[in-house]
Amino acid sequence: MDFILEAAVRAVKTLFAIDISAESLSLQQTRKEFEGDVTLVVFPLTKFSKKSPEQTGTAIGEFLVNRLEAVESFNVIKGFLNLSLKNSYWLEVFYQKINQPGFGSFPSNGKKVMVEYSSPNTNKPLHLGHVRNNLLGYSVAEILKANGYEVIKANLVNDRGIHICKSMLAWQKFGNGETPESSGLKGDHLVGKYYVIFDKEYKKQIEELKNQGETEDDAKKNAPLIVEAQKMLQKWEQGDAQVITLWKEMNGWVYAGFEETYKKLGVDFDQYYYESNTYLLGKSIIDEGLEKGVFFKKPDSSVWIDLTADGLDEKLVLRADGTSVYMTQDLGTAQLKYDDYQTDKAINVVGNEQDYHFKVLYLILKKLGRSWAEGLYHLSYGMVDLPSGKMKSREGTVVDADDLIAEMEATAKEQTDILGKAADFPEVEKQDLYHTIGMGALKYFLLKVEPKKRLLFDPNESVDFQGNTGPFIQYTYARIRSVLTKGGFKDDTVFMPIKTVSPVEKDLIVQLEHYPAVLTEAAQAYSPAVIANYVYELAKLYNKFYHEESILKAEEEAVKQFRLKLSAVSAEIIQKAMHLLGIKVPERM
RNA sequence: GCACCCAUAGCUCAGCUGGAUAGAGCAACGGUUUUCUAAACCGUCGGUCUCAGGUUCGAAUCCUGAUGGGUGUACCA
Repeated sequence: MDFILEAAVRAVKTLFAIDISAESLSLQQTRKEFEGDVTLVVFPLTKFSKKSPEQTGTAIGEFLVNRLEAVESFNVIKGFLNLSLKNSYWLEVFYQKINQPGFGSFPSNGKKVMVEYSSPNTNKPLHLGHVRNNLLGYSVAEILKANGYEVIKANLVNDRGIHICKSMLAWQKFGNGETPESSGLKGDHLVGKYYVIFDKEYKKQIEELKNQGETEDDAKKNAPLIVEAQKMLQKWEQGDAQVITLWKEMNGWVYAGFEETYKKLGVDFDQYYYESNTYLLGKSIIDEGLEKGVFFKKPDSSVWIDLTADGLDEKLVLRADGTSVYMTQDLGTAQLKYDDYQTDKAINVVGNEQDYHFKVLYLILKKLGRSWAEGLYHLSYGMVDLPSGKMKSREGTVVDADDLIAEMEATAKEQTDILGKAADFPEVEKQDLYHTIGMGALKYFLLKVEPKKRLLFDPNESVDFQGNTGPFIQYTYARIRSVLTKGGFKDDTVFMPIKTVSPVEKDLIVQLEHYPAVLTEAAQAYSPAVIANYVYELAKLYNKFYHEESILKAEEEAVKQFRLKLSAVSAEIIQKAMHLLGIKVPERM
């Protein structure tokens, strides 16, 4: 559409003797209630033309019709100049631009980006909140790849700390040697079970101490279980063989469990970082910051940074006893990740409750003179709420990831059976289809919403399969595949001129043409939702086209070939876009 | 207290780099299948874009203030 803008600039120059930039003009798609394909808003030009909006629009319209081969006609309504483009133009866009091998993916831009996501705790299984994180991270990584980046997917595993000791201790005390093998429980669920047991027993002890007259705060500090857990953490840090062995064994169970869940979710990683390796990092950065005068020491020898000039608070970066805090560690891991890969950008996919932390982290790195800090970005997303409110692990009000996936598959099977769709499919294909549809519904549901918005998930009203949903789009794809097969479509068909392009065909071409711009926008905004909304619109348009125009029984062979081609390209873009969301599309359903 | 985020149809969400009469899906109601997959398509119903000011030819969109909701502000991670 740039050629229209350029011509409009020439028109303004010729007609009104004013130089304007193409950016100052606004060209948009014509609203469907008006005649035309594209619309130029002429209000801003009236100050140059010194004429009414209608006169200005008409003058430019005449100029464009005379000079541009592609423009068929125009009309002016109020301050809007609507241009209709010729059929030949749309066909050319379709054959010369959209139907080209490289369409819809960008060549390498030579830049590297790390996307860190998932970052689980190894003391409990994954829940719905983690699912949102994983899907977002994976999708953003794919979107960046499609935009030409080299992407490294990283997972920073939180495998150390007092919370891990809690489940270890509870297992020691109450576990009777239970293992995933002996209990048949998935490793992460087994460990999570003892985390919950710890909390229950701990609360009991607090109550007892309170009954003995201690204050709540004292009771929390003095309960034997927590004291013992802290002792265990110290032993762990000292490298106590027994503790380390137990830690390794239980972590092994958890990792096996996570692997299974990741596999079902369809996410993966190129690089793992473990906090047990990185928790001591960052102290040298503290020294550096003190030297540079970025940090300062308080009398108790704790180290701080004063960010009040930046509208933030004072922030602790090292404890008085010289041990690391969260910020110390994160400074260290940020440096480590950069040293490993020299990335141009690094994304942290982390919930919005850590907005402040990342703001501070990035600011500190900038103050320390890390030029690469400019490329850091916190992809912050809202929590997933249940109708009952927030999810809380300890209160058991969480939606477990594995349960959820199983439920989605069961629902997919149910729906498929009701519709009688897969009755004659081989068993393997059936199972595959249930998984594809179930996960398609779940992923689309979670990704179609802007990341930063909170999300309401009602487990009772299980995710829909109709309308603006994953399965709707998957169905559209399967439908196209079916018609292509029946039509004996081969990808080597050559261009055959046709007389007219119907309105819905034109709409479809326009939508397809938008794809690269949408891809760029999604990368800039780090938002899979942009892709989700796009592909939904595309599927909707295709269904309309499918309903309005006969493909296999088209009036002429040339028209049939054109429609088949249009269908094939639509399927390809649907497949590509869904791939960016981590959603598979079935050949039939 | 201070900081950040959110507020659009009964519900779930688009639209937000200012443009025409604010769009989808779900729910409710009605229609479409001798024809390429009806998980589809078409229609009806549904709106004080939280409120009040301001900027502008033009505001859901930008600015200010208020209200409601969420989160953070830990020598937890």
